[in-house]
Amino acid sequence: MPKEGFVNSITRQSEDFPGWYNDVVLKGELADYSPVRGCMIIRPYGYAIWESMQRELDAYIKATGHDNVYFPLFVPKSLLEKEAEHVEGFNPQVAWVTHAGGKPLDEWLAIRPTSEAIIADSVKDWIQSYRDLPLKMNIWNNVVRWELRTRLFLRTTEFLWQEAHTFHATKQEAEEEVATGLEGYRQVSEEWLAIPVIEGRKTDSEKFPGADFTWCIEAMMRDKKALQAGTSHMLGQNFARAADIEFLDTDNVRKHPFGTSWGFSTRMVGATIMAHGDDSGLVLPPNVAPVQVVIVPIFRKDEEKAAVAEAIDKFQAALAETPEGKAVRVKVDWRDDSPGFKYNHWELRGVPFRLEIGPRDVAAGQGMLVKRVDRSKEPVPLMQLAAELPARLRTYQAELLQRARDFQAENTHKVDTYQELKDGMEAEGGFYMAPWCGDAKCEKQVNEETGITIRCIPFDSPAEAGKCIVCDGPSERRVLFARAY
RNA sequence: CGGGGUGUGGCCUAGUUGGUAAGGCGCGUGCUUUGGGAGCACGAGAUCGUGGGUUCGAGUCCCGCCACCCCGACCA
Repeated sequence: MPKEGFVNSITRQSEDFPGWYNDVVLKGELADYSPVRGCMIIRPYGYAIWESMQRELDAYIKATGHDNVYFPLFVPKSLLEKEAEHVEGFNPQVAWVTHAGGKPLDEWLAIRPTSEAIIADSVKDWIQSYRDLPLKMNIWNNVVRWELRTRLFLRTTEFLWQEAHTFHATKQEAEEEVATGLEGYRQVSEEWLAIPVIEGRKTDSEKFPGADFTWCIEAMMRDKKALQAGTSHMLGQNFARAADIEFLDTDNVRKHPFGTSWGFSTRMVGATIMAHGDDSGLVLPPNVAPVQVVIVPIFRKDEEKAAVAEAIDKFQAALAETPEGKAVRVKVDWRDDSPGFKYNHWELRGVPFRLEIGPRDVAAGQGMLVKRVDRSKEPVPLMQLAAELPARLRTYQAELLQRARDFQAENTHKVDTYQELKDGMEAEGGFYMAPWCGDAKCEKQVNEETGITIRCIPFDSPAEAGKCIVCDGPSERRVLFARAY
């Protein structure tokens, strides 16, 4: 437990969740504030976590047939304005370049809030025939959205993400692509970040400006609030029409292709923090942890130090004997600090396993293995551990996912009336599955009166005749209500 | 943009009726240490968020601005 008044002590999660979050991000050295309002500096440890999920998602994107590309940061005003709903939706958040080279520009340039507009315009010459389709591209880039209120990783003025943009000959193929994008996000969230998600469709009022519909994954944080973890949009022919993209189909008729776009951002670093962390700091899933095992040597005299060093060397050599073992990210902390200091240091940073090796362990040919998530300690023979470590990391990863699933399940409730929703949210927060008629007016009323939003219409919500909690109108299925980030 | 709060070495804080900035942590060097945030000694480090104003004199009083945090509206 952190000592009272210790300089690096962090706010308790239960006392002040946002305060806890900030402490973890700043003191865990994931990110820092920047001289620019609302923007963040991602530090090495935080960036390593981003790179890990980025690599994983990039592999999925490539495996599903998308090529990485790059389009400009600047979007001419006229292009951004072509799709009416799109402009209207994004205008309040766009940063404009109005001057350059010491002179006012003839045409303002938007700093991309997203790239649909410039991509649609750019590809119109590439798509002539059905033979040019599908066109499946992906960009890793930064975008800027002028946010009123920012939070490190969760919502920053500039953020890093990936945007996939695809064009298809048929509506059906585009719809399948929307599912492909969402599935990638589900896989990375659940299998890589150990964050269980609820897949569903956004209500019309929550969909992407310019899309026909938006699919999303929603995740529960440890304060029981929801976080939108990724979105996949069916753009229909909206942008193709606006940009005049046409192709000649097999039936010799000129048609607009169907588009999709999907994005996944640095917000997911924040999701990982908030989905697993505890009062001691981060709890990272092994797959994303920049350091998976930290070895803390313990010794008094030089002879002891030498013996401990030898045991560590042998352990690492044994670990490196298999390809799987070699891939384990191990760090030996030889710094000239006390063991207790190092324990706290690495716990704050969420390292899954700590291996303490001292003179007593060397004598017994073992090490003391401590699991970050529950602080359980277990003496393990070092040679055995070298063989088992990859499997233990997999088990840890699976346990973390299960723990998050259990937490989500425990805090998800079925309610049938508006009053139950309000009372439940007031009393304990969480996710609420409740009947809704589908009318935006009812959705808006709940939001205005309580701040609760419909996160999505979950795909696995079974057909169930019911009465809308607001208007008593007929409801076909329950939808997910929650407070959200 | 509205409501609330905070700004003093890297971090946490003290600073009296206004008198020229103090302590702890951290940092550097040396020695002693090391199984849950080690000890001693010496040392470096501050235009008190910022711009004005009042005053002989401002960290302190007054006004403006900025940044950050919390709550709300906008949103990945």
